[in-house]
Amino acid sequence: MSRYDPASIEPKWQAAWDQAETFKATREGDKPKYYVLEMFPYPSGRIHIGHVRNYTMGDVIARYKLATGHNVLHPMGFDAFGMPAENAAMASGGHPKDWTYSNIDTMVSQMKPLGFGLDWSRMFATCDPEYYGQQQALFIDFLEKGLVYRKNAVVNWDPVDMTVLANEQVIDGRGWRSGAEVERRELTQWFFKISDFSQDLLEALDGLDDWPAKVKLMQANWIGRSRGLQFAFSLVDGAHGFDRVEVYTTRPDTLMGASFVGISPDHPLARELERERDDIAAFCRQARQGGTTEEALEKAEKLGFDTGLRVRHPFDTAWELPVYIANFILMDYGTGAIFGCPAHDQRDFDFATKYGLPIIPTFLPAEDSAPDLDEAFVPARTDRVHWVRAFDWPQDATGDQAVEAAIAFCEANGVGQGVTRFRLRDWGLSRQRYWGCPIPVVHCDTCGVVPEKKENLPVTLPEDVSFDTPGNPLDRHPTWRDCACPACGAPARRETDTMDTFVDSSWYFARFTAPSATTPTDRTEADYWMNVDQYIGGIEHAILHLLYSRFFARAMHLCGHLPEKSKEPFNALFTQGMVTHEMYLGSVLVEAPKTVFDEDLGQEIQSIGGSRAKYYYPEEVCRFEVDGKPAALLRKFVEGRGVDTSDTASLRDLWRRDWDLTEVGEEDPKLQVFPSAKMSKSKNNVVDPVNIIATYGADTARWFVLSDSPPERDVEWTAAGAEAAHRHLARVWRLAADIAGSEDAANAADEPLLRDMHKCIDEVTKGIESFGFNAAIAKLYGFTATVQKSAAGSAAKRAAMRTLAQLMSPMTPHLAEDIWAMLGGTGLIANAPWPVADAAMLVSDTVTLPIQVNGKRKSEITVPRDMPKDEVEKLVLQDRHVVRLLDGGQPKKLIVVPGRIVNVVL
RNA sequence: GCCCGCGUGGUGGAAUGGUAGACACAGGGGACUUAAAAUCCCCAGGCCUUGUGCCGUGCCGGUUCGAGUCCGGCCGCGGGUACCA
Repeated sequence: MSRYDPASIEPKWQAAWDQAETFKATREGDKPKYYVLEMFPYPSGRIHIGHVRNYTMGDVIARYKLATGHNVLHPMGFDAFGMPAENAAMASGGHPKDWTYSNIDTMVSQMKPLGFGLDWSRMFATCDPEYYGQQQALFIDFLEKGLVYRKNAVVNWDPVDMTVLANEQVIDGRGWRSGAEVERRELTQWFFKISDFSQDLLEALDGLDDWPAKVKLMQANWIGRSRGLQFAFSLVDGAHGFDRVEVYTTRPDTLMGASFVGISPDHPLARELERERDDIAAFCRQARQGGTTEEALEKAEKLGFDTGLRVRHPFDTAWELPVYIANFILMDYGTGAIFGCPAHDQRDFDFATKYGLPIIPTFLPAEDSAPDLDEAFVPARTDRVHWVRAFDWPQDATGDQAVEAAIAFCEANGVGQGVTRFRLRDWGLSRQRYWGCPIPVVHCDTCGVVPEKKENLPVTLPEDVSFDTPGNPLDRHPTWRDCACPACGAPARRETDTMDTFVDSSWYFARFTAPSATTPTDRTEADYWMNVDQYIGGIEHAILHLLYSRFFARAMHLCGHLPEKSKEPFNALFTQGMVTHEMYLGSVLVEAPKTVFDEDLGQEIQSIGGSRAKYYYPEEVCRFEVDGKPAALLRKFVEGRGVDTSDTASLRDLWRRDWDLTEVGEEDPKLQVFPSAKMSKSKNNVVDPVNIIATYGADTARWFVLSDSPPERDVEWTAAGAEAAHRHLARVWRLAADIAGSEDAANAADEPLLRDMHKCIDEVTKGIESFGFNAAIAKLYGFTATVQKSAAGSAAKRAAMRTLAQLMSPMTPHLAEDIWAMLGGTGLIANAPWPVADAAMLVSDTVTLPIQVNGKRKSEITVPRDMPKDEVEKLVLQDRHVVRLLDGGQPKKLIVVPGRIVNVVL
């Protein structure tokens, strides 16, 4: 008999699907549609096992939906603009375009053998001019709708390379290449007016029932609606052209605890003082050092500079507060100015302590408590506290009540007004980089900023560029910048900024519905296929990508490119975990140990020499266990000593010995094993699916990445686990082959097998529908064992096996097709209707109830399924364990949950 | 710093508030075999006094007849933090 041979069956069935165009998305018939999408990959060079897991999840859904009678759209593309292509060009001299397209070719050729049910005819890359040209058309539409504008914003500026740095290129406040201290510098940049939609983007989260609650919460916090008071402090000596400082606060109830006013170094008043005074200019310069990230700003030491200016407290004109310039106040938030209440804000407390400012509590934990002088008292705003400096609210009000009362009081007394603000800032889309979508506008001396005419799109990137000098090659390109003004025809200059790559990924899902349309979308196609019914991707995109996409969908709707229903483009969202792998760390001797004379000790000592860390590939390692803990030895070391790499006793023996390194270049044979490490090229623990497919086949890889962990969590790739998955698939194939050739008569074992089959259908179907892939696979393991052990007749076994193949087909489609064909299934299993569990086969006549005593399981009882409660109670009280524990007494309470459990309370 | 998650045997994990540890890996034992591979079967959270005994889901407390699951507070790890994608 032949054996399970994925190398021959997998290409065979892939060819069959291709020929039948099984996965080509069509709008035929009156079938319901289903659009499943996984976040498209960046073409980094090779696919990794994490991609395999991600796309397998989508494929399980896509194939299941196809089997349940849907027209399925399951496309794939590439998020192809971005910095790595430019970095590669800088490092090895090629062109970003060549690097990118060559990577895409490689990755497609690596993905096809995995047998994903994708409609490859719809594939595109965001760097295709056909795609980014339509993106430019969208930009122009948004511009006309007032959704795009220009303003100044800060960037990371490398003063040595004279270039803008991405946040990840700023390491410890310095440029990654130059090592120079990074400065924050203002540039005029393009912005999308996402803030117009703050309220809508926040409120619409409520309707996203099939999104993870954590993602909605993260987005809600990011949008950050707050209710507060905006008011002005008047300057004691109105000077420098300013007579007031406008502030926004979410805690107006603590106004009587104010002890200073802080302004951003970029506040207009600070700017003015900077021009007048050298000391302030020096402080502002220092405050602008470092990167632009919120993390860098928050973690930086809080510094302030007393301007000498004073403002009056709005309720007491004799009460004067100092005005500080502070490095932690951002011009982008609120008004760029705050008042500090050190008693109730830890940051203000630290600031006040540092600069000797008063700490005035406005409320205390309780009536008799003393103010805490060690830290700020910051209770939840829903907690009742005891007010000592209230304006006009009860002494025991909560923070929330006090804030509302304070706003009302201030408004009534002419001190500012209540306002609702959002934390969400407009989306800065300008990038001073080459490998991105050119912003399609022209700068004309007479007409100003003019959008390019749509008939001139796409504005394509010039190909003759070089990356030997830092900065944007578009900016120094000799001819590309020069063009005619679309309005007046006079000589003008192209915009040299390109778009943030988040723009590219904010509408690709819509483009997949009509990837060749000569407008951004084709409304017939978009109206049919949108929305994405199931979107799958990493939790790292919970905020930015998903929020930007939600904004784009709204903006595209306003411009007529998407229907009303697509304002929320993703009906359901699933966030999957990573694939991890053990990491093996050893060391190489770089300096030989030697005997040296130690002056302090007055004797000769042995120096250990110097060594550097080295990470090893799994193939370079012999992995075993010592006392239940993972251990590893260098494979070449083991083999060099003639030890069998599968002989664990000898490996442990080698492991227990000490191996001194003596010669430079020698490697320590003993390696440290770190489990569950994030895969990283530099740590040499990346698992390449190409090797896995060559060894075990695609179905094994697909099965294993789904089997071992719930999909939202990380899964550890282990060679042993993959091996075991492969053994199981081979077992299933053999079992099918056995059953195909058997001729046993029907018998009494048929019914229990068929009952188990229906139970399996029910459980696996529920598992797939709820993303419980690992649990579904556990059931499939169990059912395989059941079929194997069953004494049922051949007809029942064939039915069970065909069903097993169908239930496995979303995960292991090639194996399933092979078994289907072996057992006489009609057509392709991919097109066969999904099996339906017979409800009558799922119920049994009796039920076993666990008996708890005081909540702990002590016994059990098997009773007819529909036995009345009081009869169950009688039986429970006769149970010998219950009798023993009752010890002649009466239970306080007897809880019977029909069909589930009994609890006796003593 | 701030926001959001996660934490269960040696390991990955299972468990609508209802028998904690399904299924699998690693480990141990056995069958088959001249032998090996392959295959198949069995054992397996910890502890002890071996009783269907006690303890046990990161730590501390709470709600409940009953908590891995809900609530509060800690600890550890991970994601995001607006120019990585």
